[in-house]
Amino acid sequence: MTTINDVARAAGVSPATVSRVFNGGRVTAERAERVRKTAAELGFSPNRVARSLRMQRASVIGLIIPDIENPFFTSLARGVEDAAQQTNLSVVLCNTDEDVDKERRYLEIAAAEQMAGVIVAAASRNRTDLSVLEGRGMPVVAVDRRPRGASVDAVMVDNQHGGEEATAHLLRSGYRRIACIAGPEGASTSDDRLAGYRAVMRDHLRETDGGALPPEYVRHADFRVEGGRSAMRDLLALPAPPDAVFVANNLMTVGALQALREAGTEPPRTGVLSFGDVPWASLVRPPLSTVQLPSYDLGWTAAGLLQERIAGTERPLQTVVLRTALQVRESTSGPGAQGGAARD
Amino acid sequence: MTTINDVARAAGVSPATVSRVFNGGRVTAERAERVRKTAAELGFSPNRVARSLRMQRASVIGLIIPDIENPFFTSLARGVEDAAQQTNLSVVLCNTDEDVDKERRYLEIAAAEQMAGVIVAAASRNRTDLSVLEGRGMPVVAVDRRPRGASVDAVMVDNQHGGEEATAHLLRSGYRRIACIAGPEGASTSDDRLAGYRAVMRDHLRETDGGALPPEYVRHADFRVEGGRSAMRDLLALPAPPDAVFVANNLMTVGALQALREAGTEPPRTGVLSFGDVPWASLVRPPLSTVQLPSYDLGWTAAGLLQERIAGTERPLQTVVLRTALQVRESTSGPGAQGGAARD
DNA sequence: GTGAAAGCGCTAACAC
DNA sequence: GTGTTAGCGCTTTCAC
Repeated sequence: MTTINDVARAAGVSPATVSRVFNGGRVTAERAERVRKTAAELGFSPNRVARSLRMQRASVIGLIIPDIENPFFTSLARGVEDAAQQTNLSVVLCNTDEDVDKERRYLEIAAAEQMAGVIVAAASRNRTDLSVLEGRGMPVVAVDRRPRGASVDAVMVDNQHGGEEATAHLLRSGYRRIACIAGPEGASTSDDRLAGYRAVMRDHLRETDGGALPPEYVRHADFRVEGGRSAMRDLLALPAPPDAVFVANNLMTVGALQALREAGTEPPRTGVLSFGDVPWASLVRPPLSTVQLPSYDLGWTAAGLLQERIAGTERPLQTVVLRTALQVRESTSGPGAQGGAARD
Repeated sequence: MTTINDVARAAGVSPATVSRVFNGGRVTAERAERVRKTAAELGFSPNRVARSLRMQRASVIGLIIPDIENPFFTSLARGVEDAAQQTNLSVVLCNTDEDVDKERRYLEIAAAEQMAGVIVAAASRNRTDLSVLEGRGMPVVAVDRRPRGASVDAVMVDNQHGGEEATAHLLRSGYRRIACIAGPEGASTSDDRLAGYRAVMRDHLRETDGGALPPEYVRHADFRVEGGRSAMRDLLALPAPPDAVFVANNLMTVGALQALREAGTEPPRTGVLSFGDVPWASLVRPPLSTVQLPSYDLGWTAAGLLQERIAGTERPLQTVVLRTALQVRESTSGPGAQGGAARD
């Protein structure tokens, strides 16, 4: 393997000069050119391991995510990668599989490998422990969820706003008996979405003297397909079944659609609005209205914050909140629509 | 950060001894115990960067895959990870997004980081160039696809056998006019699957004096949903439409199912057999018969071969071929079945 | 079995 | 601007 010394000798300069050429130090143009040329001839590329040891920091950032198969996180990962490439950082992906132990191992590796920084979408808000990294002063940015007690920058989604927007849209489309299939009680992402739903429904009912929100219109499930399915079944079995449903995540939406089909009805007669894009959305008929999550931007923004920290910028901890975007398609065209275009 | 020297001083031994304790060298039990204890007290963990520099090799292997969103590759990744953990290697995942340039960058990083080895599912059989790694003598294992001209160990799938098994099963179930929706001409995975189909069909037709295989029963598409859909439409429009179809990949199967539904028919009346698991298979009714790909084992086996190479085992290059497994479900119960259990 | 010492390839402080 | 030099934390001879 060619080293910096080989290049220096061949080019008739000192190793330091070669290093400067490759790191933007001050070198006269003529010498720099000569160095670059010999380096190319010798096929030299700097040894990143030696550099990391010397600099006490690698030019790699870790991205720790709980579920590599979830399109939300892969899109987020792409945002991180694209942003990182701008400053020649490479990204290594670690999949924790929602497992806190596995996550801890990866956090330790990140520390031991002296990665430049870590972006983490925590496996658990309560049990994820970032102290391994914080102890070493390693830059960390939390994304999507911020573990309790962690003093780190964060990039989050405005879930409550998303819930409000979704519910308001359903009302505008003419639905009145709007139910909500929420996630597990205590999951903050779901709680916030539900809060948005409640706020808008309450306002609407007050304005129209519609009474109180029937408590049975809110059902908690487990964020998975089966949970959505049985929640929807329960809703359809009510004396006054809802004419629309706001589902707090993508997988539960899939289940809700199954239940609707089993019951012989379909959107948009019963409106369905999904929080987050549904995987293989193309397979779903009619096309689904969704609250789009800014997954790519989440990653991009997190990487930006991280790079500021890596560069040593001193500033107070900061939390960036990104908004969702309502994507109106046919599944919420209104209770009387014939599956045509939306009219929102 | 605590270093090996800190531990040595605190334990009253030399750094060399501490190193030996952590690397399985010969140390008296009593001293080893003392070292381990002080190390724990001081919160010491070996600096992997320094170790890599000294050993000229990192304890990380790279896994380079073309599509992180494809369940096939995530499952493969899990196989690699599980195998790697047995020898304390960590895995970093690199997603090339089917982009040969991006792939090249990752290969260079793997070289510069002096990773212990690389497992690569090539983005392209023709244009993927592993010479960066081969030049440095870095252990490499190709998986799923072997780039032409590369002298590396490989772990592949027996696609032809899978095609044979699938076709034979359809015949046994009572289907006679069996079509095949293949992938793009020239894609070796698809070609092999198609070859299996052809071989079995030819034998069957010869035995039963059934004449030649109608050429219009073989359609090439692009491995994507839309391609499968229009291929299936074409098949259904034939004067003698097939009564079963063998689809050469999962996404095209999704399209084929859509086309069948549009045409007012469904499996198992028209048999459908998919090569590879269909994403969100739970959404598909009736349950699909599939040729299961050994994705996890592919990863596990590749990691095993790689570790042998890393350990320095000298042996000729080797290609391991893993078999597929037929998973019979209801979509191939036979042309007369009522959607009941399979009878294969 | 143990310790002293060299050195992996690089960068940064310092002297010129 | 440039070269000399020290040293990042570790493993591994080589003596003992």
